[in-house]
Amino acid sequence: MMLYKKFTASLMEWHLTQNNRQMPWKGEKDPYKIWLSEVILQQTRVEQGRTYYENFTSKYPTVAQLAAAPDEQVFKLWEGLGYYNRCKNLLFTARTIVNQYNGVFPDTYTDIVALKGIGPYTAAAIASFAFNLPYAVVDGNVYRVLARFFNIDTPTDSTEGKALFTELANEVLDKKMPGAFNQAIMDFGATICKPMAPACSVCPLQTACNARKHGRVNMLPVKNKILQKKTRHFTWFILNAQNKTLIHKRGAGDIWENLHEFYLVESTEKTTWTRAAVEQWCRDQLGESAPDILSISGILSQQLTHQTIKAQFIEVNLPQIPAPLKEFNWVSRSRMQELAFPRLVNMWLDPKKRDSLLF
DNA sequence: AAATCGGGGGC
DNA sequence: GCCCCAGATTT
Repeated sequence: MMLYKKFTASLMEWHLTQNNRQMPWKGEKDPYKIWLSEVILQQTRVEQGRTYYENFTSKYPTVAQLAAAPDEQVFKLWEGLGYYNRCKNLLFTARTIVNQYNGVFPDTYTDIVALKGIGPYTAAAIASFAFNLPYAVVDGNVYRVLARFFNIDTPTDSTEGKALFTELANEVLDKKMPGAFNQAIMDFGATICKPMAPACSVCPLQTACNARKHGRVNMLPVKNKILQKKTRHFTWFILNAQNKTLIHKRGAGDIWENLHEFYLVESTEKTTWTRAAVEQWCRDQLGESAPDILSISGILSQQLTHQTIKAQFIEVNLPQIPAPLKEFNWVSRSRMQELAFPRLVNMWLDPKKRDSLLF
């Protein structure tokens, strides 16, 4: 169909003559580094991911070096980026490539997409950028650009929408230059056909754009998911004894898997911690009658995508490690520096930020 | 098909 | 506050 060719030709023309977006991984041909950049950028803004990419490629220049790194060290480098399963899968796949592929990144779409943490988007990106294979990327930019140019109101987060947009993206893909095309459509979505306030007046596709023709640019793309939000109340007890602090590694099935935290008491209701209440908690839970309560913080709030965390930190010095907590991990402050924590915990750990939170 | 997984930036 | 971001995985 003529409209497809027009779209592709105009987009590639824009890419070759006007696209001046710069990113550290642009033009990279090493599949390992492309993979790193793509995983870092999943659901993450380019500006947020940039320094993480630089840190990872400089600390682990090869997949073998990443595969050989201790888990904890890699999580520390990922700290603050969010969606920590990405980090877990990154390590798993690095080791898969070393152990099953002899350290050589697989070079077919089928093999690439089979790796953990690599879905259709990331596989298409690696296949096209590293190996020039004809697979179209379908990310948030692509949904938006295609939905607008072709005036499609099928929800992008439906099964039907995913199939439809994937098929369309592969229709308009420049099969001779799939890598360049994929780069072009994402850069175009990020700089011209933006989510808010798209630059239609300078858009090279404006006259052919069907959403613009129908005045529907800011109604597209359509999403139909409604996300449920909930509020959780966390009280973290920083328990110190014998120059060590109790640290707990968070497990699966909840936020911040594999990150560390202090002794957590969670409740669905807001609880007011007075000094008397803390003393009683120490007696009841720890069998400790003489706790030295150093501080009770104010309430910190963090907005996640589908939950609000209200957090309070209570720091207590104990004369000895309480018997009920013998099996927990007690670490020195210097050892704590090597562990990855949620942002909320790091906020409290930073003395400069902490001061403003105290009563 | 729906629910979950973080954190930051723009409005 | 709400929406979106170079999505993937699990149930």
